[in-house]
Amino acid sequence: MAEQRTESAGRPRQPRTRTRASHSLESVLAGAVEILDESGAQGLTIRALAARLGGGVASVYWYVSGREELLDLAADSVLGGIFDQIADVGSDDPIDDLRAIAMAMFDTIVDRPWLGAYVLRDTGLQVHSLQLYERIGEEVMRLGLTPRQVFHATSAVVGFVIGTAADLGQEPPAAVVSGEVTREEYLARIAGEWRALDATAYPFINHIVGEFERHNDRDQFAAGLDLLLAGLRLQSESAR
Amino acid sequence: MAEQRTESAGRPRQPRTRTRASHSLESVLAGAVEILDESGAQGLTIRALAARLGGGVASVYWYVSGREELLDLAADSVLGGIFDQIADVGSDDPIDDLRAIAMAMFDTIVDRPWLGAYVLRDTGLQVHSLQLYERIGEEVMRLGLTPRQVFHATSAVVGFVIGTAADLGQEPPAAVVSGEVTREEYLARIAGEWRALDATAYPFINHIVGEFERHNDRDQFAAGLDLLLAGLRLQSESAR
DNA sequence: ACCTGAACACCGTTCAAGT
DNA sequence: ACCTGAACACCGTTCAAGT
Repeated sequence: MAEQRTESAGRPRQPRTRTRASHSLESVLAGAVEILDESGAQGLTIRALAARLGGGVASVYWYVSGREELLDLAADSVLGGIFDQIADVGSDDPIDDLRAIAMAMFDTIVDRPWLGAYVLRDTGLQVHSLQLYERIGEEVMRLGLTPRQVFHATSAVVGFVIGTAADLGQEPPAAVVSGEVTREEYLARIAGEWRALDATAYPFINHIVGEFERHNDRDQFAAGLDLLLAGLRLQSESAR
Repeated sequence: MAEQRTESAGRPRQPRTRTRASHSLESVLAGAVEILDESGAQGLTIRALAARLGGGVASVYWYVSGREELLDLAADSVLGGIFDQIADVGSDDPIDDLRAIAMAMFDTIVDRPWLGAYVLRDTGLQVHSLQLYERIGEEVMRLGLTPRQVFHATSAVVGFVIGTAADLGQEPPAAVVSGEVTREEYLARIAGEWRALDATAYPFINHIVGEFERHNDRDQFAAGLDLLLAGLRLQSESAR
């Protein structure tokens, strides 16, 4: 605000005398998310972040207590975007709503592989994580279960989402991320290794290798989620 | 083997002239697991491992390509212990067998918080992870489903297990691990924070805070697993 | 074939000093 | 109140040299 000043006419819009950098928690987290998206959790160093913000390393510590808290807060800030996606969710079927919320979470996490590991870790720190847990729980509360069942079912849905999403998210091992190898080539290579196994010793692997080779992460997630939700619906029906 | 020599009588059994350290992949992984159990993934540095093995840092690199592979292989070596626990599993109900296998996995992972993040990451490297995936898949194959359903259901079970186990495993935040704070105190503190929330804005949190405060990780896991397995049983029945 | 210490190129975090 | 550069105490990994 002290910077505000009317531009004098004709002067090119160059930054004038180099002032010292000024941040905010928002800009720090935004910078962190940019780096995370570009190069993953490994790439987010305090030095890299300070460089991007155009300041010194120590200034980051004014806003966060350390790297771990930075990761937690950066992840939580991204999670806030989910609420826009699920603003319209609210049908007369709680199970349908749960599916919609879970799929939105999956979509958000899956193309941010770094996100899965840092979401829903510290609800005291992570406001959006807490609100999402609350949102899911409110749908489960509509199913007519006991408090204990509500608690367990909500935790199961959340656990399944972040568990499998984190798992799928970390799948590509560096070479895929960097673009040296396509996802198809990567899957084909593993499928090849699996086909080389003894089919007598590995009947299941042999049985599903074709499915694995052409599988789609989103469909796989949706199928597993539907199994869980089917079990939940059953519990709900027998409770009435 | 060149070391072998008959002890001359009366001489104390001290190590004689200091010979240079000699390792094996097994001893390297065993040392790594010891450190991981004592101080978690963060505590496993190459230097700490080398010191425990009584050798130099660089010798570790003869057996593993780097720290990541060390973690992967250490995790997989622990996973091998599960097969003893599930040796007797094999009833006429595949769902019961799946529950037994999943619970064994949970029990193994839950008191080794570091394990969850490194299990089932690279089946080309991790033999036991592959065999466990196979073992679970073989049970699912008995349910009369299509290959696609078998693939999806097996992945869902595995995803749920490692997802929630990893989640529960990482729950205690340093202070609990070090023994400064008991689990009860930790849960009570969070419960206190939750009770301080506005009950109108957080009806679900308010509804389950009592359950959360006295919850048991194993029961919570079992309850979620049962929902998933109930959905799977339903799918199996409608397939026949 | 396997082990070694030293060196390299990084890290996260702290601190005394600035504005 | 917020930012800075330099310093500290670590890291993982490599390498030339040993046995």
